[in-house]
Amino acid sequence: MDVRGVDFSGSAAPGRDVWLADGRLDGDRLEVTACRPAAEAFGATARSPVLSALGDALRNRPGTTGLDVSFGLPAALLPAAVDDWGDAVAWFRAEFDGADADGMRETLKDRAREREGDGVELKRRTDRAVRANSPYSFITYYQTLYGLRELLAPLVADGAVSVPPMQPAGERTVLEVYPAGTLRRLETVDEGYKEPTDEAAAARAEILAALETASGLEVAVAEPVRERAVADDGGDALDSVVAAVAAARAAAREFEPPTPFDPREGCIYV
DNA sequence: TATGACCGCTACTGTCCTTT
DNA sequence: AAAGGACAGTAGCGGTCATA
Repeated sequence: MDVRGVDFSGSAAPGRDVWLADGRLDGDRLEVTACRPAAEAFGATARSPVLSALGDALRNRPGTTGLDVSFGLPAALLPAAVDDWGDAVAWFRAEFDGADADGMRETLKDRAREREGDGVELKRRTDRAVRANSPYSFITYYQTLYGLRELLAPLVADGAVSVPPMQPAGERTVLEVYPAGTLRRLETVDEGYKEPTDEAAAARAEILAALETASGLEVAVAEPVRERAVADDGGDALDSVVAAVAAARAAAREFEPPTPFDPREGCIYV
């Protein structure tokens, strides 16, 4: 089975921030064969053409892809009429049609404040389980808006992809992943590896070694991929490889959910 | 109780290089 | 010589949680 990992970005020109890793899973053996930024994969740098090309890839290529984006919102912020994940994604797309990232964030924060006590940046069950940020925290809100509204929602609406564990896996399967959570599961370095220092480069090399020895799969990272993942000091190249490993692990375990989750919210595969 | 780190974005700065 | 574009680097944003 072909396996891919995507390190996503919601920036205005994400050609060098979105990275894609390609791999091949045979039984319990994963080989990560390629890794490159969106600009190289698609020949585009602006948001619209990059997301469009990425959507086409997910729509057309068989296999399993791990995508580093929140696939939903905390159930407390969904309308009562939304009772499954497909509805939640369709609702999000319609609710924030035309909204900018700041507008979406303020709307969700206001809605959270109207509720008694809970705080402002609410989390999903799966976010709590892997210690992820809220889907609309200042770190994540661009990713959530553009990843969910522009990329995932149209594919889900068309039935072009399957999204476990809410839906059974299919010919083209897309999963939510969270590289920092995968690093924690592997008990390896999970911070200080996204800096332009020698120490951070050493940390990236250590993470690659941990992926190969401790992931529960037999993982082989091709030498050119290893070089890029160590050299890219933003950590985006490495995160795409981690995303591919998480996707492969999920596939090897037949997409059994790794965390408790609310079926309206989504579930992170670590 | 205080601090620092975090799936990262935009806006602004300064530098270098090109064009007029 | 001055102006302007391309680009890299940095500050600021700002809520929560783990650690000290």
